[in-house]
Amino acid sequence: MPRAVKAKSLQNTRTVALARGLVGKVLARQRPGGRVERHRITEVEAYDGESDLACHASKGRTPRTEVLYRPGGVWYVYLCYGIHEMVNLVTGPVGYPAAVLIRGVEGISGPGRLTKRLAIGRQLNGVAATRASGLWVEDDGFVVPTGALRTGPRIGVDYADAEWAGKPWRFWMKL
DNA sequence: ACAAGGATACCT
DNA sequence: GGTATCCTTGTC
Repeated sequence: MPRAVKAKSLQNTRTVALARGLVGKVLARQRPGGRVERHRITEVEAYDGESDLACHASKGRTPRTEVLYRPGGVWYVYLCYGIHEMVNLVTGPVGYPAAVLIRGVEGISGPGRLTKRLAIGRQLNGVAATRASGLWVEDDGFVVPTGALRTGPRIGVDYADAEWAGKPWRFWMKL
């Protein structure tokens, strides 16, 4: 029986380790009719603190990034390139801006496609990642097979300083 | 290879 | 009030 991942477990500062652990977990989405869809998370990226130049909060607290400073366990959804919504799970204790970008789930690759297919938009920005909100994370006991977990640099962050753009904070599993 | 597309942040 | 930039995608 799958169990929801508790917000409390997202409120520590080990965001990179948290991101790695989210690969293989389940993204659950309640549809308007009440039906629940479950998608296994295959690819994520960690964004960790104001010192991380690829993190939106590297420029400090703004109306957009305010959500990142909240205690872990809420969604951060923003618009990129004017077209695509990106969904992140906020992590860290209150006052520490960090999040995990969900880049892909099984059968859907690409963060923009993912949000489109699951009808995730900015209406979920700042909303708690609980079953009641309609979008949450579950652990169904699945274990990523040994050797299937891959690590590499994050995508689309070349604008950041090479030191940060090169950090191996993208995690995915080879299916 | 590249345009589309709109919010955001940072100027003047 | 103007402009550069952005955690992308589909079509060229």
